[in-house]
Amino acid sequence: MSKVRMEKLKPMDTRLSRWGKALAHPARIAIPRTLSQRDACVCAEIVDHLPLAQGTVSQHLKDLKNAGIITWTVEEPSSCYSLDKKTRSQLAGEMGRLFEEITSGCNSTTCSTKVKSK
Amino acid sequence: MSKVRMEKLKPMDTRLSRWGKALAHPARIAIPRTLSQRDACVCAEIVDHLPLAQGTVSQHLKDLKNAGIITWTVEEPSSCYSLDKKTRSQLAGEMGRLFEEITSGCNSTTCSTKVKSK
DNA sequence: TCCTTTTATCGCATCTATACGACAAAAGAT
DNA sequence: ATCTTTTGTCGTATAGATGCGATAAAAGGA
Repeated sequence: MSKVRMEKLKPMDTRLSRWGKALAHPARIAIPRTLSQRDACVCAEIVDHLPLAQGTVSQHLKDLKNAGIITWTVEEPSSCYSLDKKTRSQLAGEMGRLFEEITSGCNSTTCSTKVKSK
Repeated sequence: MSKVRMEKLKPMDTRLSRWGKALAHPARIAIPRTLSQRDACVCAEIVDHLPLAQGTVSQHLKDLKNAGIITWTVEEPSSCYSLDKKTRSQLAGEMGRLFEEITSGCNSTTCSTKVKSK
């Protein structure tokens, strides 16, 4: 999408869509889940749990880093990944609010507005 | 992603990633929000509120339909869109569980597992 | 210094997503 | 029967996402 068009959309919607995009791939769902369920913080272990090449997993990890979902510490030669606490709650909060909005509104089952003429 | 690879991932992760993908575009955040906040159920009004061509909006509406997020009734020549109640709660429920999982696990700040040798 | 280990990045190929304008479809109005 | 209105779909073009193997980088060990 072009920058011009993006600017005409609400910043909040763009921000939320970034959360969506970050979670728009099975591997990027599986990685945070793995980090929460197991102690597999080392990159190599994450790779072992996914049917993807190391380079590909590293790319997904980068996406999750950019989205602020995970943090990492470098302990050469390995990297330790973990879930970002601060952003976790922010994610849950913002998405929760979105769901509240969506859940609370528009209870009509038929069309309430019509365009009869111009 | 190829079918072979998809099959090696958990079905739950694939299902959740579809929710993410459906919400991975600002327009597909804005449309459900509009449907919840206003009574703009007629397609033409949705188009008026977005900086996108009618055909493009129709495509996004199709995506949201396929994801099960919105429902619609046809009242020729117009279409009335609304949020899908059943799927709304499902979405909130599944995503909520994911966030719970993510939020509850992995409190360590340093690496807990290391691969020293093979 | 030269290997080993581990991870990030690059180059490339392919597939998907997104956008637009133009057109098709459907039903009421004239 | 024809026109109008509204929406869905198509063809096409471009940008982004995704994948892999190969390579670079960084630090410790031999």
